[in-house]
Amino acid sequence: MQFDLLQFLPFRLNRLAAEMSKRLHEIYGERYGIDIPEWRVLATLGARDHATAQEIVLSTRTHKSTISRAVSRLIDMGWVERARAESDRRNLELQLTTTGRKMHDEIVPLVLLAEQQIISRLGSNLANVQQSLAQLESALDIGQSG
Amino acid sequence: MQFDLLQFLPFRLNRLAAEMSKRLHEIYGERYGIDIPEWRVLATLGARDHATAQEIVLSTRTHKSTISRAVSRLIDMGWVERARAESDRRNLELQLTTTGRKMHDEIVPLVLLAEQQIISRLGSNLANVQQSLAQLESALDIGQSG
DNA sequence: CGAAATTAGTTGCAAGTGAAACCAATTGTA
DNA sequence: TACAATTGGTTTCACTTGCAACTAATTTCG
Repeated sequence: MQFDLLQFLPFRLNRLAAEMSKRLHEIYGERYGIDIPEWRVLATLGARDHATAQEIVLSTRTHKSTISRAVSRLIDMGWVERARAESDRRNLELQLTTTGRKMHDEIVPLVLLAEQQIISRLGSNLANVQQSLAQLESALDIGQSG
Repeated sequence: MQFDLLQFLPFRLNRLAAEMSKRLHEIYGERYGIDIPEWRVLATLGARDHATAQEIVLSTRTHKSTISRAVSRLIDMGWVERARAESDRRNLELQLTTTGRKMHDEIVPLVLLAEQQIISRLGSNLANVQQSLAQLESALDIGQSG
């Protein structure tokens, strides 16, 4: 039975993701002391202005206990604040504090730069790669909005 | 500062890899009781006939302690055997036992089928996707041989 | 030859993660 | 209105993993 792990799609995706995460975390991890889930919360709130933990779970596809812990830490750090929503008092609406917004705006250019360094090596193939990612997402039923 | 996590390359790769791994593990995990590192060792030995742990580490980009533990478990299960190499007696050459080979040959068609189900949904874009993966690997300096 | 450096692999430990159980608040319904 | 069902979020527990320290065997070089 012939089988080449190095050509196997799931393996290749895993390897690419691991390598990329590692490089990214070298940037925001060392300088800002946050981990990957915390970064995801920060980035989501940065874009949406406010959201519930559940919304972050859905859009990032990260486990709710992981998001819960990330949110707790960001609150302890003073980057995020939360309040019960008026509409449905079970919901806890999250949003960045002034400090959180400042940090977000500091970190974003750094990670974009890191992404850019990789993207630049793709040259004219970038559109091709982005299209492929979208096709894979579609094949795996991962919607763009959650 | 505008930033869209859902369009961010590292995030998309992570999400794709996590989803794919999960689906794969549903197949070989449940039926054969092995985890991802164990599967990687099995697949590598299946292709190479024999290899040292170090060679598996390099080709799969998996941490050596993870590989060490996976190998131990596969030996306990009777799927892998090892012996000191004649050439350099520090090296422990690993190879599949008859049972291990049998299991490998059973699992491979299952995972290939799972891969195929996803690949089939890519349709004529498959070549495009494969090319993109290669381009990303190249941009991240991940060589095809390790 | 023999001590130091090198290399392969293992293991103790600490940190992170997911599943499941749990708590809190609200909503639906008899 | 009370009580079941639902929903959002937290926490406990077991497991996995990576790092770093370690052992074992070998090679290098004075």
